[in-house]
Amino acid sequence: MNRKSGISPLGYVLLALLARGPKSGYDLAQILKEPATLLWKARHSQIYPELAKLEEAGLAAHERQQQESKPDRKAFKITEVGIEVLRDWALTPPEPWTSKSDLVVKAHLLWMADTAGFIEMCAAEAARIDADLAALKLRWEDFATRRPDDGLPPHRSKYFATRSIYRYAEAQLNARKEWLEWLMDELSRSAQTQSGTESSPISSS
Amino acid sequence: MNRKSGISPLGYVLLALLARGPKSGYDLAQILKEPATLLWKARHSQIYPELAKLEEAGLAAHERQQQESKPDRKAFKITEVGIEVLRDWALTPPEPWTSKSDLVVKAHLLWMADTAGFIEMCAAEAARIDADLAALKLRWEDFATRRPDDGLPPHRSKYFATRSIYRYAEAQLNARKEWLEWLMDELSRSAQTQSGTESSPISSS
DNA sequence: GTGACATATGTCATAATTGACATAAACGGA
DNA sequence: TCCGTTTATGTCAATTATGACATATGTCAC
Repeated sequence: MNRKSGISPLGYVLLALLARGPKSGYDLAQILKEPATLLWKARHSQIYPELAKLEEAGLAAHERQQQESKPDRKAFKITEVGIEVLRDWALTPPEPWTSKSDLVVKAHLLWMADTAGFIEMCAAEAARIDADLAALKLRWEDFATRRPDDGLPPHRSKYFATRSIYRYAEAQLNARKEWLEWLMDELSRSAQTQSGTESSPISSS
Repeated sequence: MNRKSGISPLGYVLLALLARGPKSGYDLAQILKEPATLLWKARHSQIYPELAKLEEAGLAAHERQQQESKPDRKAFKITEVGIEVLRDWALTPPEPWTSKSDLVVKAHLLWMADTAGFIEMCAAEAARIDADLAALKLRWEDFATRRPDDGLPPHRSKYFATRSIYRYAEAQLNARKEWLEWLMDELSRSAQTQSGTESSPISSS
């Protein structure tokens, strides 16, 4: 819980999603479940308590709904207060970007690692990024089908806002992949032509 | 603490740094203090306990050192076992990349935000990225001066490994910045030409 | 009918991280 | 001598996130 505002980072994520229309905890969990290259990642075990906090703070409210052929659900809506809080928060400076990728840590110690194995690991990661990019594209196409362009000008368009976060995810994944390709290229050329320099890096078994 | 290995993510970061030479908790805290666009970010309050755990696990060991004109320090070294553990870990698949940038969350709700204010926030963020990129360049130049190219082939070179993580940070920052520029461009054109459509951006669904 | 599966909501212990509090040695300047 | 700064090491409460456990409704196939 952010001391200044009393709202946790996830709280804002949930509000941002609720601002587009009512959703249950289960709905939100589906949206935020991994692989969440997009927006945020959270488990239902974090979402349900957070919704309760938002409700207690008067930023969201729920209504029990009966459904056909499904169990009851709690439909959460953002309140007027919640909307105001969100609109204010949108203009506050974002947190500085900080990398916490263990891939980078592995790169930092590449000098002492088994080179062939390292390149293999990188290749597998590059392949996964390809899969992620493909999945992202499918997910976008699915969204664009279910919620076609609203025709509003970009600065008022939910369609455009969603498109923008897809572009962000794509850009980040592509940057990561291009870096991996550069790295693999450098390493394979190095290991190939200079293999004589393989100063025994202590067998790791 | 990762259940499988008994070593936390930060544990590996510390080991990777210690693998390059002995360091104190203070040294490590300096390296990992924000703004850590590079490698990892951690506070000393997390580092000291983590070093104790690594030592207890037999992956690192310390020696008390007296210094002239400075308080005593604990110089930590990685052990042989620690090196083995690191070398194995280097080849394991990296964690999937997950975005947790609140900037993306803000973009998701841009449709309901004050457009001028939003663009201003983006411009400030772009400026900060420029500053981060400049700081990163300086930091690299400083490193390259203190630790010039070791002349080893890339796959055995600490110099190259360090260069690679700088490239990664640069690539990520540039991708973020280019995305911001695209976004600002779209929004300013939209708000300019379509300002008549300023439908009170309050009603959600 | 029972077993698997998707829907739906929750708790809890533990891990990871932050921010505040706390102490101390050594230096330099006011 | 006192004060601020850098170096140095630590603890602790609170926040954020994960992974496991727990339960219930409704559908559909076997």
